[in-house]
Amino acid sequence: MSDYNIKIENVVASTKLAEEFDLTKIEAEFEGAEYNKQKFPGLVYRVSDPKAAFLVFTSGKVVCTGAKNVDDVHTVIGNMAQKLNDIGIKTIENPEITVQNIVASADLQAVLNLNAIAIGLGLENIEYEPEQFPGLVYRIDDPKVVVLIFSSGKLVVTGGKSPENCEQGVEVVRQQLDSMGLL
Amino acid sequence: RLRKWQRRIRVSNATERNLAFALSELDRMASALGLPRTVRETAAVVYRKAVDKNLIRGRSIEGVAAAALYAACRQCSVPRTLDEIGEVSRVSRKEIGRTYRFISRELSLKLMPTSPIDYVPRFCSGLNLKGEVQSRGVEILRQASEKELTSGRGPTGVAAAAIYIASILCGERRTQREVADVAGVTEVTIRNRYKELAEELDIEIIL
DNA sequence: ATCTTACTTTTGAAAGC
DNA sequence: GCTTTAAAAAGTAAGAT
Repeated sequence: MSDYNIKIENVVASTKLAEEFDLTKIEAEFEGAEYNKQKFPGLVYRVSDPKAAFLVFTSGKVVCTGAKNVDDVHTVIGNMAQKLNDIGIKTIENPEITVQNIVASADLQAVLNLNAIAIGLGLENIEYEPEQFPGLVYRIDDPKVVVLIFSSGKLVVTGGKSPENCEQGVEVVRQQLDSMGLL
Repeated sequence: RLRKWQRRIRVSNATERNLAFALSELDRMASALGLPRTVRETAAVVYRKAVDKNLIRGRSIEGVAAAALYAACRQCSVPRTLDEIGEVSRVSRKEIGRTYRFISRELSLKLMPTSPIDYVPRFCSGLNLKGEVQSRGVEILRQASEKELTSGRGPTGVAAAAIYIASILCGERRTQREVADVAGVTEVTIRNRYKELAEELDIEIIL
């Protein structure tokens, strides 16, 4: 009843696993690792345990993206630390992991009139350029998230730091559309 | 004091020179796109407002001019796509779009998304179609809008499909290729849109 | 004509140009 | 601002079959 099929699609997190990394060595030891300093300063490494992708930097900082939930983020980062240890690289014991962004999808189960919604929410509060992209962009301050609204009633919520933020974002949109009789 | 005065003159000269350049750019682009004087004047007004609000800082004069022209076309209901503006500008479509969003927000232009209906006159004349076909096309678009067949779809694609159908219904058939070319969309898009319109609006296409 | 692949938009961190 | 990662939404596009 309170759902709307909210589904987390991607979680981005950052952490620091060491004071510094020798990316050339990691590239040589980890099969599949890509490192082109002139192209991008970070080393790219993909894992399929729980599926995720890492960006590893010489500073020891790491970005983890592609995970389907917050728990997986901790799992894959833990696995990553273990793999580094196996290669003889020491890592920080209990790294502080920060979730930076969560992308979620949802479905309001209703066909929407985006022009009406644009006027209802206020042209100064939204961006809707069907010539460029089919979704209406709505930025919310309360949970600080951005919601992409489609005529099919499907939504994409991004920018949230927690699953709660995403749910709140969906609720705010549902409530506002409902109050304007556009749902 | 004399220094200060000279500085003012220099700034004034630079400002005037930049404004003159911007206005000549607007004229050049507008001519290339065959836009009427009223649109050029509207664009000039938008550009001057942007200058007055110091919105040019960190942006190129050409970019702001192109964005002002894009905005003016929409305000005057004779829209040009970002690609079309981009074709006559040195600035990329992406940069023009980015600048447009910025000045649109800062100047509170509050423009509604482009309506497919505003493209009908231009596309029809480009296809040498009479006013009867235009009216038919506009009517189809009105019904399409009521049945929620335009939300999220590209305005040029929907307009092209409506004109394609109208041309057939009026016995002045234009091929999908011809319509696609003047509208700047692919035949596949026209096909997808017209199938949806014909089905949802119960229009029989025989041929 | 239809399929596949790919790009449009949004978000966030990382180090450097 | 750009570069790189991942992911969804729906429309449009391009090249292949």
